[in-house]
Order: sequence, then structure tokens, then C-alpha cells
Amino acid sequence: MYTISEENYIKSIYHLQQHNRNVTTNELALKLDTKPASVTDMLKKLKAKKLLAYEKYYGVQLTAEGKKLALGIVRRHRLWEYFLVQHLKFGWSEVHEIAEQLEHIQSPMLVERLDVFLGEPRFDPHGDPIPDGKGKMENQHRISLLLVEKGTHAEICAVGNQTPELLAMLDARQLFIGTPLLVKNKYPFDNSIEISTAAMPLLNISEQLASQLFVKIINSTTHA
Amino acid sequence: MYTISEENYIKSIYHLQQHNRNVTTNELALKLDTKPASVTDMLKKLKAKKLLAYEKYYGVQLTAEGKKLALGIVRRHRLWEYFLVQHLKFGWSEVHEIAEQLEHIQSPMLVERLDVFLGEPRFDPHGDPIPDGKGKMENQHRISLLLVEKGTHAEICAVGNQTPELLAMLDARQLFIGTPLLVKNKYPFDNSIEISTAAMPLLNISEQLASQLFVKIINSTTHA
DNA sequence: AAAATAATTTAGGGTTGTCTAAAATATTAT
DNA sequence: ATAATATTTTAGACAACCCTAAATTATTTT
Repeated sequence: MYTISEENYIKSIYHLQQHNRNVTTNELALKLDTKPASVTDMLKKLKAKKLLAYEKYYGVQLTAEGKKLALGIVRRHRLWEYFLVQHLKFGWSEVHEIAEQLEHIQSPMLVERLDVFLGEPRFDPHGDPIPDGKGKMENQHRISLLLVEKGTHAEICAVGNQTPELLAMLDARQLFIGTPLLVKNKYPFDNSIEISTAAMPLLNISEQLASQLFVKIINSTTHA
Repeated sequence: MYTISEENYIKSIYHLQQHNRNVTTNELALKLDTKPASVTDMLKKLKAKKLLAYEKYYGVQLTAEGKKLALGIVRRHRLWEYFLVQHLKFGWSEVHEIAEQLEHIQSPMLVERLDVFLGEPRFDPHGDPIPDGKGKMENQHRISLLLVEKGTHAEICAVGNQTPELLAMLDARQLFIGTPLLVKNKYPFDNSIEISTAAMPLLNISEQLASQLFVKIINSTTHA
């Protein structure tokens, strides 16, 4: 089994690898709130355990085994988030911190039973897909709100990051996973977007916010 | 906040204190599966944190603050056990190990919401009382099976320890928390007891086993 | 292509919690 | 009451994980 620290490194590398092909020491130190020197130490250790390929000065990638471990951690994290929101009635912005702890509980049987208890959900409360027992996950057909054309009906299905700042902003505007919306206008001046929802008839979304909002297109009236 | 190790020490001291007024270094080392020297080190640390009173060579007792912490840990442990058995369908003999990990998750809000979700249970699946948010717990009217007289109807309400050995034995005999039984005979030769249950019409219980089984008396026909 | 800068690693050290072996203290037996 | 034994503590060390400061390597600028 692996320590909590090791698991956190593997998870962070996995997430960073989604965007950048190659993960650097500094990125990792930033993400893990630690110092580059500490990262180097741990990378050597994880390399020895064959969880990642690490070439001095040239960054890191997960091995197949490392990726498998990462997906297991992500699975646990997202299942617990689902439990916290669905059954314990936490707000979706409050659960991340607690799930960070719960994801490290060691017991394969616990994870499988939790999954069954929850009804084998495919997406967590933030709209992120939950890997199954074999590490497979569904790829939701999602697109950044920035790219949606004027006149399109869509539904929020994920958020790009889970900082408290972003989540607080969405709460205030009553924008949640599953909220339907209509893109009423797009302003090239600042790339902001004007939408309307059931709760909010007119809402201006900044470029920065829109870039973090992912939607599923319901139908388009543009070409009518 | 406290480390997992610190919490484990406090919890073990609490449990040992239930039986022995004064807890010794060796007892603790045995219970925590560690060496006496390590225990001494930790006791000094916990004394400095005012969680216990510790006099060199003369054992340990928890302070009010230490006891409060211990009750908090016991509360978390037993709530999680309840969740694991009630909702995730674990056998009552499988949950201890997992609850040992879950009890260390840090989040007061999580505990309170879990409690509400579970329906604020007063007893865990082993029949042990669950402390409430203030550390209060109900004292079930329980008595060792050894002391029950012949002809008495009773119901199992707790087990004295949770070793896998004991729990496996109870499983095999289909003896669970809540199982009603009748004491048919007591044999002074070896202090064994003969009982009958719905599933098992005639069952001999050794002195060792009976001493670990606690029951609630339903009614007595002895004086008829 | 050399110099300046940025990123990364190494060296040496701290903390927590553990260990073994030896010393100190308490308890029990005679 | 002293000797033998059991318990507990101290001393010194180790592993995991983190740190700072200095050295090394890579990248960017000129």
C-alpha cells in the first residue's frame, strides 16, 4: 500500500498530465503546496516504486501502474463527493476538502460497496466522470461555454476547477450542474457572454468565468 | 488538531481506563502494538498537550480535555461502524478495521451530518453506545450472560470485545445483537451455559464466551 | 555562442513517531 | 530488608517527509 503523501503526489501528477504532456517539478511543488526540493525527493522514491518515469531535469510521466493508482484515487475521491452531496446534503462547494481525506481510506471492499450503495454513479457533483473499478470512465460530450454560439440552449455539466472562489461565484448566480441556460448574446469587446436561466433572466458571464464552465448543448436556433 | 497517532493513544487509554483505573505503559504498548519505549515518548508529548496526567513510573489518566477528545473519537468510530453495517451491508465483524481509519477524518461538520443521516443512532452494531455531540451516552441496562439465571429469557445487546476470533464464533452460531435467547441450563463443573435460540435449539456456551456476551433480560421464569 | 536567468537537484538538517539496548525505578520473593 | 525480577524510562538511532541554502543544469536573451 501507499502513504497518503505518495497518493497525493500521484493524483496531482495525473491531473497535471491531463493538460501538459510533461509535468515539471515546479508545477508539482505549486500544486502540492510544498517546495521543489521536496518534490525531487519524492519523485526519486516514486520512481523506485515504478509508479512513474522520471528523468533528472526533464520532468515526469506516470507509468501504467501509476496511472492505475491515480484512477483509483480519483474514483474514491469522486464517489465520496457524490456521497457527501447526495446523502449528507453538503453544498457542492464544501465537499472537496473532506473528500481529500476520505479518498485515502484503504479498503477495496469499502469502495466497491460505496459504489453500489450510491447506485454506481457515472459523474460526481461537479460533473466530472467517475472511473469504474477498472479505471474506465465515460467521456461526457462537453464544450466550454466560451465556444457556444448565440441562441443556443445548453445545460451546465461541469466546472473547470474547484476553487472556493469559483464555486462561491456559481452559488451566488444560482448556476449548478444541470442548470439549463440560453446564450442570449456574445460581446467580442471583452469576450463576455450574456445568458438567461430560469432563476436569472439576464446574467453576464465574464470570459474568465465562461472558460471554466462546461456545457452540453441541448439545441441550437442559430441556423433557423 | 491532533495526529492519527495521538488520537489512537488517547482512544486506547480511554478504553483501558474503563476497566483499570490506572493505565500502565506496558498495557498501552500491547494494545497499540508498539514498544513501551515508544509509549513513554508519546505520553510525554500528550502530557505537554494537557490531554493526560502522567507521573513517571506511575501510569496515566486522561484529563477532562483528553476524555472529551476520546469520546469524540469513539463517537466517530461508532457512527461509521453503524453506516458501514446499515447502509453498505458489511458484516458486523468486518467493520472495525475500516472504522479505525474513518474515525480519524477531520471535519466536525461531517460527523454531525453523518449522525443526522443515520438517524442519530444511540448504539452501534456491536451494541456499544454512541456518545452524542456533547459526549453523553446512554447506559444500556446490560448484564454478562454468565450472571443470568436458568430459565431467563434475554436478548444479546453487546459483545465484550471485537476480536475477529470472537466475532467469527458468534457468526457461526448465528448469535447477533438483538438475538433473543433462553438460558436452559448452567453447569457449575466448567461454568458453561446452555441456551436456545430460534435458529439454534440447543447451544453450549463456554465460560470464556459467556463472559464476553452481554444481554438485556426480557423476563424471568425462575421464581414461578 | 556566451551571459543572464530560471528551474532543478544536492547537501545538510529538522520533526514525528518508531525502534533497540542500557539504565533506572518499582515490585515481589526470600 | 535485601535480592531478584519486572516495569519503565533514557539515550541514541532510523525512516518518512519536509525544509533552506548552495550547487548544478537547462533555457532564454542578447
